[in-house]
Amino acid sequence: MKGTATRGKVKRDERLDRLFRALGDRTRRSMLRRLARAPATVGELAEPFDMTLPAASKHLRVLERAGLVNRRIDGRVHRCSLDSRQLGEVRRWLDHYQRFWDETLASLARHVADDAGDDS
Amino acid sequence: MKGTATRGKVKRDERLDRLFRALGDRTRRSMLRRLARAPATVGELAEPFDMTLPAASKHLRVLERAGLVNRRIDGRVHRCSLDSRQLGEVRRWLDHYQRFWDETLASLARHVADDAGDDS
DNA sequence: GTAATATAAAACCACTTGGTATAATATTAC
DNA sequence: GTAATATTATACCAAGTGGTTTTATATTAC
Repeated sequence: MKGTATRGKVKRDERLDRLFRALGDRTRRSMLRRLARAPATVGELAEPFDMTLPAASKHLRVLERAGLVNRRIDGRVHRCSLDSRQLGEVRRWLDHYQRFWDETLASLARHVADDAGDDS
Repeated sequence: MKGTATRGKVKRDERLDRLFRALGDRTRRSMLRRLARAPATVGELAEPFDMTLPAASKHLRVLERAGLVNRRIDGRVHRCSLDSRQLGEVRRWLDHYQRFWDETLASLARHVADDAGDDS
């Protein structure tokens, strides 16, 4: 039946929900940018931002839950590093629909041609 | 001064915030998928979902504000079509950091090698 | 041991989000 | 004109988010 057939899809939807939402905050994107240079501790990641440590820590947890960041507890510091694999998931999502979008863009161009030619 | 220097960046951050957040909902991604096949009216877009029309309409507005969907009011129907240009923005964001991420992935692999070899 | 450090946890608050139901607006059909 | 249709607008609600302060927990330094 349909319920079992769509279970994997739902799983992927949840993953993409978490991923895109995690990326939908500039503080978190900035943290990823920082981690792209090198691993860092929670404190180091929080330092550039005008917010309390708990706030930054929560952002980090969102990134972690999305699978974008790994954490290795090393004594009393938590060393965080970027995990780019989930970014691949985002890329695959884009790639999969790019095909259709390109076609749509072409047909849209034709559609617009015989209509009001605004800033499309 | 720094304020003026970062203004363009802030603008882009806002655009990316809206984009990623718009994509962070499976209903909206599903609508984009639908629009990738062909333009559709609000009613047609809302039909497959188990929610009221106003709810679907609001999702559509989020997509519109993110620049992912264009709307052409045609009598009493609003014909919506996908605008893939902003997807290019997402792709550029990914591409820009992929470079660093690839490097990070390599150095991470080395890092993990002389440590506990878990599922990285 | 005590004190300092790095971090998370808990409780709270304002704002946003995703949904609802209902009302309003504009267009088409009769 | 009136009625039906397609859609938005408004008011509302529950849950989620992004922030705070305060408290707790481990670890390191002395």
